[in-house]
Amino acid sequence: MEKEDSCIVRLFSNYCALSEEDKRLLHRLEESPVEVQAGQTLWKEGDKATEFCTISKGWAYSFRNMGDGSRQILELYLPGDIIGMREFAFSQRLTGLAMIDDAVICHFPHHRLIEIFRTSTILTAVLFAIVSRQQALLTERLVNLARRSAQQRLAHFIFEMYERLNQTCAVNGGHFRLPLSQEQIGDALGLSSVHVSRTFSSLREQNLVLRERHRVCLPNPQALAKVAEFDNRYLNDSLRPLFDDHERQNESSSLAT
Amino acid sequence: MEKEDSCIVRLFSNYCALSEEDKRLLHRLEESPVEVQAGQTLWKEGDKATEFCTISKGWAYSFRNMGDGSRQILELYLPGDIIGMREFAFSQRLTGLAMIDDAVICHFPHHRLIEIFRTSTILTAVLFAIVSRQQALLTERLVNLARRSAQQRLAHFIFEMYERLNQTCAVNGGHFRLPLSQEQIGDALGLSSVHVSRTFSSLREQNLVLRERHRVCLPNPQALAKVAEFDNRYLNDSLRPLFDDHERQNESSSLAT
DNA sequence: CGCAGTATTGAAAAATATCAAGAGGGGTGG
DNA sequence: CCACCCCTCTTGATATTTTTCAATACTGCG
Repeated sequence: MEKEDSCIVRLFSNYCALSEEDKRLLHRLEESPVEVQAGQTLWKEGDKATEFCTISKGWAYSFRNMGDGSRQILELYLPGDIIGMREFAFSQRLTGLAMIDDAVICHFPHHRLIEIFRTSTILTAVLFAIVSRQQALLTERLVNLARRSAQQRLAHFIFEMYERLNQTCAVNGGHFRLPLSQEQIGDALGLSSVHVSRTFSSLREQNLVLRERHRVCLPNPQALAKVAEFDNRYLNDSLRPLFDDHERQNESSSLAT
Repeated sequence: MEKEDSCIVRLFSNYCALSEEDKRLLHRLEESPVEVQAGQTLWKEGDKATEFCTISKGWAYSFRNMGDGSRQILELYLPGDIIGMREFAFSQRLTGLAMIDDAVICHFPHHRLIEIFRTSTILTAVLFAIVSRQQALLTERLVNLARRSAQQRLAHFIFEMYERLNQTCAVNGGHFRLPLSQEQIGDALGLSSVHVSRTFSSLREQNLVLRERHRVCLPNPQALAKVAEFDNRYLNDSLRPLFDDHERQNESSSLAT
């Protein structure tokens, strides 16, 4: 392998073995890295949408400001995630995007994606798988918001972050960084920040979640998952081979295995 | 044009002009229509997922049953919609699917989609646009559930159905069929059926929504949209040409315009 | 006519929001 | 090094929204 695998190559590799040609195509999505500062808003709802981006360092979130001054956080993005696919069919942004950490972002225009459609069936299928996984995350979030108590919502949210972080870098002893204020967590869960505080207290009393500023410790992750009614199929089941051998041998873009 | 355009051809035509070859490919997605009865459950959460389907007649909804016996309705599907793309990357269904009306469904296996990836860049892009639009709908639903009052939620829901129906067949005088019980509406909006009833009463008193069994009349759609803070960009902005002429001339699968 | 599913209404209970006051912590300038 | 300030968090009291429970009415259908 000529060069260090980038975030996005690693992400795609979760779904499928990649040829060198595929990797070269993917690297083109990370050509122009830009550093952005924590707190910065990259775009707002209604802005022109002509690009996607990948996030190779730091966390970000998409959000929607409401008429009454409140806002909803829709998705958290971690390194390797692709941002903005929601707007592939749209000319305007449907949600804003803001940085949680100092981050590194790589922009690429919509037609770069169409280039991939044209040249690699494998990468196209993986992109589809990624979008489908994003939809699964969104679905789970919707269920969480609509059907669970504040305690379950928070438990579910924290456990989901725990699991997602575990997929990329092992979380040692249920101890990880969660760089979000209680207000931001409330914005994500449809709760007031006051109630998030109370709910954290309740979870602490049950010894399920210990939170200290931006660090979280889960003394008993499985107990937390149970409280949250967490079913990890929506996170883990998707990381499977997309093609079996029979299908692969018909592929033209992946000969150089 | 040799044959009557099917639902799905019409759906795709909203995004992009199609060659005869493209249409032929799409028709293969509707090869084996099956009639299913109202109320029938086509699959449940956890079932093996190896197929998508298109719905060419009738309404359907996807749902999730919760541990406490409640359930969440995630999406309503109208004729022409593609169902099950959420699970492209998964081996199991993440949500159940049930019929509202007597309906006609066409199943097609996952590899039929990959065949499209391989042979038509245009159709691939349109599929991407469709998935992206589905994600936009889901996003809007999430915002609706998380951030709006019962009255706004219901108003938003009804106005969304009104707009979606308007896109396929003009709704005369704000008068249309909404074949859902108040319990089903509550399941979609995260409200109890009792509260849905009260909220309908409130909307009726304001002369915004008149509901009589499965028929709904909107005397003043714009007033309703205002109450709901409805922004139709997420529905309408997506029906734009995906390719400009410059991009089209590079396409191999759409020569036969 | 009776029955089952659906809708309405009232009263009480539960969950969560809002308002307000105070506590803690970390950065900055003096 | 200290003082101050801003931001975040905590806690209490109260208000609001929605749920739950229960009783009753309506509607289409056999």
